[in-house]
Amino acid sequence: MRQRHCNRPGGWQGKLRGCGYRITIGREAILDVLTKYKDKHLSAEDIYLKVHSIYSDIGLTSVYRTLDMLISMGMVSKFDFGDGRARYEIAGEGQKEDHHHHLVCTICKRVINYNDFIDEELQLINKTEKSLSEKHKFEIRSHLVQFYGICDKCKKKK
Amino acid sequence: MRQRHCNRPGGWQGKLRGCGYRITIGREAILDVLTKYKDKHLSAEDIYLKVHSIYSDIGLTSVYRTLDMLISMGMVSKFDFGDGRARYEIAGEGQKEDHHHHLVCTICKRVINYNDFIDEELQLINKTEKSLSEKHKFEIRSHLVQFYGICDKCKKKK
DNA sequence: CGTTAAATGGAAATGATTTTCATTTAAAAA
DNA sequence: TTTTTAAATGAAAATCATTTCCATTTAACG
Repeated sequence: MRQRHCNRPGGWQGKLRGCGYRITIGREAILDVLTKYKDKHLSAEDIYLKVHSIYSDIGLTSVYRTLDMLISMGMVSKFDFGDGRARYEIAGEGQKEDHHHHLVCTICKRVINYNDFIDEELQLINKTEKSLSEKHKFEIRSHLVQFYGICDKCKKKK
Repeated sequence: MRQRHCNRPGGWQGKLRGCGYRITIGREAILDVLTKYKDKHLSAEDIYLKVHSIYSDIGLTSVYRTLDMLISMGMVSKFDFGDGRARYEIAGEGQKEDHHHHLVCTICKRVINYNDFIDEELQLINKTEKSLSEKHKFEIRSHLVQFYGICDKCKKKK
């Protein structure tokens, strides 16, 4: 799920403050991890373990809570790749270079980022978004495009 | 998640047999419900309750098992709309009329089917699919396109 | 610095889905 | 048709990601 429209001045601290949230070391640590691993697809536990290794006071509960907050602000996107745990990525600020969609192996759950035809995709998505939001009176915030299939390795194993 | 390429002769029974599965009354009942409610977004429990009211011997476990089987055959698509329970739809056999994507309210989880620009979407999806499957050696089986936002009613409530 | 509501951690609860296992049954073989 | 056998089943138990509860801590305001 991709988000946009999250540009407010003042970096992440400004964004949080602007939305009435407090600045805490836990939130900073979580954002740091998400930024460092922006092309990975970390689960809440992945994030917890990475943050915990630096700042061991953080709890898994807070990771979940912070992720929910960041998602509601559009700063983080949540994905479901079918392995029973949600994945999280920092949402690029609308720059095309950062924008990617996913190709998921339904067997081993491997995920590949791609941005082939991303211009065309985004163009069509924008058009569709505009039309849908008028027609259905939705305030559209994000979209999700994923392909599913069987990867090279899993095909060979069969 | 939309599936295609599931046309084998002999109706659903032929398809199951062709894949080495047995024909059972439970499976028939589940497929009947999915077909009857093809434009709804039923959860496993929804399906269980509807099937159970007709054929009361069916168990929830079998509903899950049958759904998994049908998904692996590409006859059913599984969706995540963010409310903690998966949703299932019978996969139209590639006819454009049946093909739709979803618009999801992130607050009340209401789901609207749409097929505006579906021709253009499918055209771009096919192109992307072809390119991705060559580039990443994936055998692509299905895709997922969803939009998220806040619906009319939820906007008013705020 | 004191105040206060927001944020936190840990433990317990939740709830969808999966696993286990003894029993039933579809369908191939005889 | 009857026999045979592995697949399919239901019920109960287990799993496990996520959420809730609640007592404690803390960011940010004056």
